Amino acid sequence: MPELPEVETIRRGLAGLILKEKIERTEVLCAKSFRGEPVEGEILALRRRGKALLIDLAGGETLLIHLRMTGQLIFEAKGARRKEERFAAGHPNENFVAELPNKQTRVIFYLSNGTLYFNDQRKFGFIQRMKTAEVEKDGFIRRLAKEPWEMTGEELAAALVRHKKAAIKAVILDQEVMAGLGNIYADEALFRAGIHPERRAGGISLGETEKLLEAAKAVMEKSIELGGSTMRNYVKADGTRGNYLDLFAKVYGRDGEKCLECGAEIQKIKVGGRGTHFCPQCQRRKDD
DNA sequence: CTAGGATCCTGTCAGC
DNA sequence: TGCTGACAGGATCCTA
Repeated sequence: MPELPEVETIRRGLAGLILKEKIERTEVLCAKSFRGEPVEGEILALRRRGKALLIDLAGGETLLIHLRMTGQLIFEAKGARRKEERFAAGHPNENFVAELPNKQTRVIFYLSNGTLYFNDQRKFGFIQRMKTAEVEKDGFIRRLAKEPWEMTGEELAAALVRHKKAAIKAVILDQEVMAGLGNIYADEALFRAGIHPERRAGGISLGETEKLLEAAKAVMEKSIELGGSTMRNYVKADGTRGNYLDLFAKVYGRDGEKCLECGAEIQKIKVGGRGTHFCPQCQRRKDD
């Protein structure tokens, strides 16, 4: 579930906390969640490629972390007194403030200044050790398309042509077409661009493609600004639970509610096997 | 080559 | 209450 903005939020948050610190020990509670032998050493850099987080260590080693649907990273500094003092981001749920480790904790990194927990309910996510020099050869990284900020409308249009018969929603979720979009931001970008999610990619005009690209950038920038899904917008000041979607989502999770632009009822359908939210009035099907 | 569906896994929720 | 099926912010593998 964590998409590009969540991973970027984690990268920035952890950078301020664990850069130059040392991984002293790694405890793997679920073998499936950690590929390769555990590694120790100083943390030199935190990078991101699409939805993948890269932690570079001294000695030319890198940890590639993919949170997939339910991954979370939670850092608790030594001496922290309250759970709310943790830095927690990724899949938002009670683990942010739960007792850790718990049954969803897959990997624990013991750092020189605290503890970093990798939780992952569904075990789709993973941490993979590799040589820093080999990162670009990794299958996932190698096939990643550019992020929307690095891409022109023409480039995106060229990718859409390769999938002209598929639904536009499914195509923009393809990380080989555009890196970083996930199910939420795909729905939000299509809404902002006024494009029906089931339209065939081949029927999207260049003008619409450019609008979609701008919308994808805008919605993800806004989310990064708001701090993605973190402790900060999960636990509110009064202790109740907040939903960070409320901060920016115009269609995602709003099925049955009124469109904020036109008042029509937001619909939920399935496209490419994924729950898809759209406004039937603002996002017309022009082709087919 | 693309398109579409099944699959990995655990948990929650709606409906009976 | 207990069961069942659907669904979940991802990506890959398989088949047609």
